[in-house]
Amino acid sequence: MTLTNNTFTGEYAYSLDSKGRINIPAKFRQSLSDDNEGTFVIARGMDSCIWVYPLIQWKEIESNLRNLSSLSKINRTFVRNTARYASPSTYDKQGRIILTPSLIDYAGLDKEVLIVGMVNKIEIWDPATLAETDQQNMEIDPAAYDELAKQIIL
Amino acid sequence: MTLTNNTFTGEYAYSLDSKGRINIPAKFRQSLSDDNEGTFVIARGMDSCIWVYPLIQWKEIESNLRNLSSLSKINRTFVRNTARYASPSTYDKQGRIILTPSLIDYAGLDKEVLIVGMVNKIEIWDPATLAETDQQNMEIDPAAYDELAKQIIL
DNA sequence: TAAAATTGTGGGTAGTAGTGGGTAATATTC
DNA sequence: GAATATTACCCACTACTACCCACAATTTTA
Repeated sequence: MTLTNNTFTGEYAYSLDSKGRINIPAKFRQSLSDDNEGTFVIARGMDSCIWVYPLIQWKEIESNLRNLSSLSKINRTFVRNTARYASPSTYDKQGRIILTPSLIDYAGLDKEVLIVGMVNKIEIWDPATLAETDQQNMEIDPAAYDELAKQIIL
Repeated sequence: MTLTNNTFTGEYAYSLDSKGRINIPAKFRQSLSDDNEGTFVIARGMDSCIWVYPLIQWKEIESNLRNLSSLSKINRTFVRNTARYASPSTYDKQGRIILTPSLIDYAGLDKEVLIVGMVNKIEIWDPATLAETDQQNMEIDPAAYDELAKQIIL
């Protein structure tokens, strides 16, 4: 049983091989709707991780970027920073996508890797980096956190 | 796998040869729709880089320029500055386009070159110049940048 | 419980991509 | 018109990548 299409939950410990390939958990692939043509787009995450979008999800972002006028400097910077590290990756017969050296470096990935479902996208983390990030997030304002929870959780 | 037609993402380290030729990444060429007939238009970028447009994209700009009345001085200046350094370039059997000496000089290009996908166009940079530009862009108002991100990123 | 299918991981290989240089055709100059 | 320079087209080499097969471990099915 899978959740709604293009919805990802759960955490998986997988490994990155010497060719920069990483397996996408079977459950995630099964959740991916056919119009994605087995393709994800990998990009820099806002934390020190890699964001993996289903293709059609990325196309929305792409469309937003396309509408930004290049006459404004901040727009050019934003488009550059976003597009620069993004690249499509179709999984092979074994269900693996290829990560770029640039993104592997950005996320500080070694062989052991954590794959985290983020509902509409997927995150790829170095285990130690994620643990550190968890620690730092303890400092988030508990009241604001609770307020958010109230709106979301039933 | 390629994204939508005429969409460019990712960063590539390529080299400019002694004849002023530079390879267009295979992924970019594959993304180029057939009605471009393998042709790009190179022009001065707004930062110190070269902008490379798919031909049909440039034709839109050209059409906009055509509609500017030459009666206004500012219009004449704008048209002149835009058209002056623009020239079409069809890639050869190896996938290379030829840059003009004027544009190579403008972007301060040496042998090592960075090619950056900017969604609807391509930028060609000198690595050091791009690094400087990145530094300068750190000074952009973070609030405005975040606001932009909120609207674009999913 | 046994058999079959699926999943995650590793590695080999043919074809392609990026780079450099040569030569013929064209244009330019004297 | 001849000599020179410039451009366009062609060929060749190397490195890498996309694709293929293999296998162990786990899960599903009968």
